[in-house]
Amino acid sequence: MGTDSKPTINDVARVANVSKKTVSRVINKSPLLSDKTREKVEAVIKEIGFVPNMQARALALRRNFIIAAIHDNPNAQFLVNVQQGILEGIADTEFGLMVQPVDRNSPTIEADIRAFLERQRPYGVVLLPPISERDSLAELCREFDCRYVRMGSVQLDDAEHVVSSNDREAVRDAVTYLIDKGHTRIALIEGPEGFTSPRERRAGFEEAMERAGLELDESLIRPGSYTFESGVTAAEDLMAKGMNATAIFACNDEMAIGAMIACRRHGLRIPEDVSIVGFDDTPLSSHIWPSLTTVHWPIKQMALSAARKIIDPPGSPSQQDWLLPSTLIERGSVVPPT
Amino acid sequence: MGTDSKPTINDVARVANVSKKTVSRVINKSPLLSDKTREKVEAVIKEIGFVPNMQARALALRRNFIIAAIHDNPNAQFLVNVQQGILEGIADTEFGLMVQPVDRNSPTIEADIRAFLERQRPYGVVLLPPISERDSLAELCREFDCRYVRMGSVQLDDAEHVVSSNDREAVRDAVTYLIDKGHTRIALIEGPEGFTSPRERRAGFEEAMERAGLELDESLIRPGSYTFESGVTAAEDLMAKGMNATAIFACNDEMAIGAMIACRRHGLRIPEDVSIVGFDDTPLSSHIWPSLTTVHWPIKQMALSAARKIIDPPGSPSQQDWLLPSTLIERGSVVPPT
DNA sequence: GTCATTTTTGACACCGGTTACCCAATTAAT
DNA sequence: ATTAATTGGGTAACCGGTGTCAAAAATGAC
Repeated sequence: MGTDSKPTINDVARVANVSKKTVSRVINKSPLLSDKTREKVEAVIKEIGFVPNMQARALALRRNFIIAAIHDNPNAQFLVNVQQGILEGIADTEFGLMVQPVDRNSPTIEADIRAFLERQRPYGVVLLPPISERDSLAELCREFDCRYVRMGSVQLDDAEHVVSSNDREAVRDAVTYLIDKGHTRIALIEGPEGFTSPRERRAGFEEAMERAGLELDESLIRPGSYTFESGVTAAEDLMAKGMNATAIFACNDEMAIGAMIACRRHGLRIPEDVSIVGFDDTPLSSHIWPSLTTVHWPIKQMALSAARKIIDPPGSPSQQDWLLPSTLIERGSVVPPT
Repeated sequence: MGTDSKPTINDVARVANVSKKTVSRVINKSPLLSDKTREKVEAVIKEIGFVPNMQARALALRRNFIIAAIHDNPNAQFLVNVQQGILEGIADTEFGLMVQPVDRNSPTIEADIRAFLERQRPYGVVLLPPISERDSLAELCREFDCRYVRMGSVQLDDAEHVVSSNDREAVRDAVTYLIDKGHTRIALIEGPEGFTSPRERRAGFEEAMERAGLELDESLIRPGSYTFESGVTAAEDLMAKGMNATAIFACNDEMAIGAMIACRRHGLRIPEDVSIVGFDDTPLSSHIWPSLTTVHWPIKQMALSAARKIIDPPGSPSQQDWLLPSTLIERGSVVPPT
């Protein structure tokens, strides 16, 4: 090995005694190519250790071999789960993962994303909730004809561009589980207004109550913002009003844990006095004591599925399944009411 | 606006009536150019909305305008903090952020990273701890002459390639703080063996004790692995042996919180019976009750600084400062012993 | 064996920038 | 006035792939 800079497609072509276009066909697995030539070229590629230059391909194809995750979501665990999912989806491919946060409230958000797409020209983007709900971003992706998948809690678009979980059904199951345990007065701590996922989760709550023939008690419903503090506040507010609920369903784990801590601070034992169910299945939910009964939210699988939708050719089976199940995880924070 | 595809450098050159090379000089801020020409070209660029094509530049320059964060660290909060820091560092530049996890234990780790660098040709990489301690990765970066910065807890390399925090000093301060409060029997929950940061933190603990003239009591030192569970285990083990410590210093917040929960489960009140100090200043540490007195670890600033080192030209002032201070955050988990 | 048809392959321009090198016009020095 | 040094800017090749389209080769029908 001398002063060899990386071999190029030209080197392969010369050694294999074919045109560079033929080599190009080989590395792109083009079907219109005789097996004999293909094998010959592949042998040379292996022999001289040729690796196609992504930058050149990117220039010619006008797109990078990169998938971008665009988010405005500050939750670390969520973000990392999504990243892991995408990375799993692109493992053993030549794709890489880029991360691009945006500011939901910025007036220049469209321009910012436009600049990003124009500069990096990702092969595809995964839009994370809640920003995924904005149609303008999907529109932007189409404009740059960049593939995209929106992660969300309901179908926002056609199956090819969406992956979501059945939150409503999962919450219905979870609340029904509480009801089956004997709870009838169940408090609800909601998520932030204006987004799909909290809306769906609330809908699931209502459906469960209705199916069980239980009346919705508005005095047991409190707003929340998916933060630990809002869970504390909501629970404290409930208790200040003389809460007579025997169970609390919080629309995410952080709030559930906040509620748990608040209850305990007020002398209520968990789960003996109050049962609690959360949503998300964050690592923390199994660390605390008692461990939190919660709904597992399949973010990682959703992200994986999103990545596959982007890299698989249109029409692949991966383009079809867009709904992943959220499932109840029974742990230690629920017992029948005493 | 008709069927205008994106304007290229050629369009600018034609409209401005100069050569494309001159336009190239303008966008690269070359000094050998008259102000008159520069202004003329800049006006045209603005007028027709020209944005240089990154893929073309990447091909010509043999490197992408991307900074990659390479990590083998599973902690979500840490990862996201680093990402935020880097993103802040590259804000208002044309750079993007890529994420590349690696498996510390994989025998092919070098080959994997080599493949990554070869494919994506990032402009620079930020090596996150603990994988940043491996010299072979830095070597790999040099081989691909890709800029790199290693994040760590001590100086591993020259200032240009390192950014770290003074963990040892910070722990010394924190433990001295406990001592000043009147604690003399202080337990230590260590981090995993074989890495720099736990070693430094332990060293800080020892220095503080020594300076205060207190003898190191090995029976109050427990191993840990930076996980919540290991904190629980360590504290339980201490209590099982009839712990007589009035304070615990845990080498990270997760273990500190684990210890806190374990203590409470054994009927010890925090902070009345046992004071606890952690390290990291994770969001959780201010959410729990009592809030955790801890050492703020400036990860985000370290990451920001790393990003600047990579994009700033060699010799910039940003290449010089490589040490960021970790500082004690006083909250509610420490009181004088009773 | 000839001709039409299909399959393989190659020549060449192009993607949109950069670098190396050269020439012309000024300015400074002799 | 002549030469040398400096500055401003252009030409053409190149980075390493891909698309188009036509030529060459293989196949099949008669």
